[in-house]
Amino acid sequence: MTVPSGRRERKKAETRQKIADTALRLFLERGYDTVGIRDVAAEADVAVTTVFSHFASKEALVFEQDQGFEQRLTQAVTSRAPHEPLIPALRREIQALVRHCTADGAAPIWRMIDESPALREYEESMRLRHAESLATTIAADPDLSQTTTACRTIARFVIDAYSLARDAADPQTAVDEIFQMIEAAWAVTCPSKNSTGTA
Amino acid sequence: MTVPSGRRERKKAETRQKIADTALRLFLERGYDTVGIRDVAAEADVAVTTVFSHFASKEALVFEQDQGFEQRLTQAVTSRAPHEPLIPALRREIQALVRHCTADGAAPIWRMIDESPALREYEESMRLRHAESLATTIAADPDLSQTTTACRTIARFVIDAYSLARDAADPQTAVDEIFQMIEAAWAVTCPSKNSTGTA
DNA sequence: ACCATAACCCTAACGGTTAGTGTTTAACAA
DNA sequence: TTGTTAAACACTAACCGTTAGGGTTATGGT
Repeated sequence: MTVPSGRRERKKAETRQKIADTALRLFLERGYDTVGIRDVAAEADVAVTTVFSHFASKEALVFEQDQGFEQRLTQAVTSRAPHEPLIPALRREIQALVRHCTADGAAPIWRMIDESPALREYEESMRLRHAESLATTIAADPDLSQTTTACRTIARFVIDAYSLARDAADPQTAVDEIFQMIEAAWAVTCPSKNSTGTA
Repeated sequence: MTVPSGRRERKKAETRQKIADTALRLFLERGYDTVGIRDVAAEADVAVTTVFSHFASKEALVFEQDQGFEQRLTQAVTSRAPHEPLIPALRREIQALVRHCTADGAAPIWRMIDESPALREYEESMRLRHAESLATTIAADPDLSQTTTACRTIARFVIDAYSLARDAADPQTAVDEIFQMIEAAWAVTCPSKNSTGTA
């Protein structure tokens, strides 16, 4: 009981990591659909059931690193400077995230995702979860007093920005362009504040 | 070749409809996950392969009626009055669509969809396709001269409005609220036109 | 009448996922 | 140390959506 501390936790983490690493390597080598769960399990030297005790689905193996995404967005909201406006803070974070996943090293992974409908669907679903989480965080901010609908809307728009910018020819510029639109949409929901007209 | 017209077409349509009706009935009676494809096929008195020759997946059986969605949105853009602004036209269409799917008769179906992760994922994916199609239509409008990014962004926002409004306590009001935000976002991308401030 | 083929059927399989049932081993208490 | 508990893992067999392969019927065009 109490807090299981020590070797057991470490071994579990090692197993998990070994599965994730093996899976990603095989996927990139041979293609996502070509590699089966049974292949991954065999190569990682674990049972199939063990794979599914660490990852909820085959797709989850690919997005293993993506736990931080949600947290980074909500932290951009909660731990911003006092009275700092919301949207620019979110814009900075989205810029960073877009830059991160359009970096050269990440290219093969995202190409693989683009080529697999299953992976695309999975990521879309993830984004919705992130949007909901972000909406809750925004709604909880004491500096802001928006409708539930307004918060959920802005959260969606922000996540859309991430998704759309990644596909754009020039991701950085796209983020700026979309965030001008988001800024305007947000300004409508704030009766008291002025909108910033120029960029 | 040429145009196959007559009995064959009719019979095919009948089979398709029978499968769709049977599936929806069974799903509503016993629950989506409880009913298997083999059950649907048996009850509709067709082979399993026949089911998949009419519908691409189990989820597609539920959204059988939804072919019109994409078309209605794009038509709202293409066949609006000359010089009629884009956003209000889209708002009207989204209002109608939201009203349609929040009607009393449709409630059990949407409850079923909400309860099944697979169906939710499928619908999310559908929405993205609709957004892409809408974006293309908007980009093709000669009256408008926006960036590709701006068109895709607005299209996403409009689809978001549909999705968010359906979940809201008061869907009709939510559509109006979200479309005020969309109107503002759109105005930013139009250098020449004035925005309409009040609703 | 005759052929091409669209629509359908059946069987068998593939691949992701899960249930059921052990076996090992870290963690902890006596 | 020893015994107990439970977590992590293994193995088997199956479920379910989906597809391939190969055959039958009947519709539509010639």
